[in-house]
Amino acid sequence: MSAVLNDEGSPRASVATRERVHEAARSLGYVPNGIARGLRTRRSMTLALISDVIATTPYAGQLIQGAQDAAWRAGYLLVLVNTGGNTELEEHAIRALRQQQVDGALYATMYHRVVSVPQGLDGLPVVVLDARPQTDGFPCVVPDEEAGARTAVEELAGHGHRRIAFVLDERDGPAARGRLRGYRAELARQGLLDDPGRVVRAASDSAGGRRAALELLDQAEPPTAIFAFNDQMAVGVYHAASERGLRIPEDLSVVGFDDLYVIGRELSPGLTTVALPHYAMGEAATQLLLAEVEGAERPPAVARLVACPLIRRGSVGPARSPDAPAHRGQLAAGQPLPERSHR
Amino acid sequence: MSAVLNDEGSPRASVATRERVHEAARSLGYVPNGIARGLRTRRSMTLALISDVIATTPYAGQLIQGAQDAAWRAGYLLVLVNTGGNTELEEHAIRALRQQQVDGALYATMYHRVVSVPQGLDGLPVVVLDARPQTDGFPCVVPDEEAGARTAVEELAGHGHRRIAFVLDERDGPAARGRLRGYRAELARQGLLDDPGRVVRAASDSAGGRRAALELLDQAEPPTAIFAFNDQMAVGVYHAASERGLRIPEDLSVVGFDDLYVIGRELSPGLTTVALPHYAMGEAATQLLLAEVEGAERPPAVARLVACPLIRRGSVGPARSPDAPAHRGQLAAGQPLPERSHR
DNA sequence: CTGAAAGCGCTTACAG
DNA sequence: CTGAAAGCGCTTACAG
Repeated sequence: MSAVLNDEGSPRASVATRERVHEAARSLGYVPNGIARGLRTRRSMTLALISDVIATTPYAGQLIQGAQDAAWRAGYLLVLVNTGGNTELEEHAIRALRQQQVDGALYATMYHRVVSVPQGLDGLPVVVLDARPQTDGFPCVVPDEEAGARTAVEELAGHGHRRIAFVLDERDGPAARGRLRGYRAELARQGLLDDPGRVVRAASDSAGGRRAALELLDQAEPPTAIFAFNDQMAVGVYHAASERGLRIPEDLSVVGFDDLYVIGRELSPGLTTVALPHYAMGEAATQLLLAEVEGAERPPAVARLVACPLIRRGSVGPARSPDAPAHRGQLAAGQPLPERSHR
Repeated sequence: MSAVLNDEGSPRASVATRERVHEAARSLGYVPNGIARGLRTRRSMTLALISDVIATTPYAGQLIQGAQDAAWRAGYLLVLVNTGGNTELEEHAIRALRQQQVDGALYATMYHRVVSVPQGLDGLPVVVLDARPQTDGFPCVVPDEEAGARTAVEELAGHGHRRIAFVLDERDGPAARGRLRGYRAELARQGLLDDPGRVVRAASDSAGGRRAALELLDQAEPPTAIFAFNDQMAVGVYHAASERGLRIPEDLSVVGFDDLYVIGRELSPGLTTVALPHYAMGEAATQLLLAEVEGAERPPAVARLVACPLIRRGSVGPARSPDAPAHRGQLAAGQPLPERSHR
């Protein structure tokens, strides 16, 4: 029976018998009891996704979906656990998870940062997702922030822009660092001047984006394109542009980051942005985890970078040709810049 | 041992012994094996949340979080399953779920509509979430659309508005119906005229909302307040108002529905809206499900309505006082209304 | 190759 | 009251 239903390689029964067994199983509505099987095989066929916050992040869905799809394909169920950042809750949840014998865990955060993997997970296969582990020893899957930022700047430079500013989250972290690094690297590759005055830090919401953009637009030599740290800051750039009477993309080009649901499409014109690959990250992390769960050996504890694709909508246009040379002439002549008006 | 660790009522061991047993368990890192326990007790302590779409809906998070928190509190784990609307996938998933002996299932959709509960769930405790079951026999938890719409109209009427229009999803469904019913009921309660010309149907996105609002604003006697079927349509109402040179809330008041993450706060002024109580619904449905799982009897197969609270932001202002009496005088005198200009 | 028995780690009904 | 045994439904190593 068991041999037939589990479809073992060498046939222990004739084709006819197999057919009859299957038929009987079907008519009786027989479904093998996974709990009993799990007790014997010491495998629950269950993976956990442990995360800090899910409720407030609009892209949580993609991350979960990617993980779930990959788990399913391998015949595993995905258990969801949200700690809300509460350590006590987290410990409690991890105990429950281990009691239920989950085969492995994804330890995820909802934005790219550094985390310490809880001790309760010791001995269990773990992959860190959308975060960097504080201590070594765990493989992790993160967005390729640097390459993503390069893509953004490349898109802008490709449209002829030479004064490309960057409006950056004032908080430090892997995302801010990586995107700044990418911005600088691509500026250099394009042979463009990396003026520190064109990098403005602010709170990572639309108010911060607006403030930073106003500061840039009021400079003597304002940028013709702004790369925003994220889509919410890009919304602020739109506001600032409208306040200064600048049209997007005719007078100012804008590229965001994240590809936040709703924002990109509701803005007018639509926001060109670099997408955070949440689905792909969830999927990749789960595949890594399954390799460890099913395979004998642990995967190396390295960071797997996932590409961030550019989503073209309507916020990037060609740079105005006439003004650039004039201003650059000024700079080259070493003339003093007029004092900037900050407000 | 077992008796001590499970803290049975009547003490089978002395306090000292109990202490020693617990101590030993702790030092050995002993965690009871939930799988073995489940095999014996025929309870996996696992609940499933089966849903059509999660990835693209921004409020999925709240629904999941509410369900998860309630499950946790009772010591249950929540397994997530997303079918993406694919029936074949759904059947496969349900088989896997039953094989893993889940104790009950939440069958959810990401917006309020009518669903048929799959046969594979027969015999398992099921609660339908954010949807109405096509066939009777299942309890369900849904937002109180009608009361929510009444709240919106009441807020507008409370600010003195007497010409309150409704911009409605052209697709039929429990949400559209309930909100329309609530709109009419509250209009009646406030003693306001229910002019059919003030209900305009359109696609439920910002483009549809804009089109519908323009139609209303171009009427001979335009509304001073618009209640929008959802927040995305409300965004369209903002666009339309701006195109006609109307300020919100000075010249036009707007109330939305859903309380979509991002939208309400990014708009300027902030959108006053009726919130869909996703967290509360997830929680309520799970509690209902647990009552059935743990209790002997099935809960009655009735619909549990969850209240939709009003979120006040800045889009509702007082109605302009002068014009209202004049117009009402006109109507009261029974004079013919000037023909409306539709486009 | 095949069938019967042991055992996964618990809980529970039962004999002492 | 308490300890030892049976059994949950599978898989797997083993004797025939």
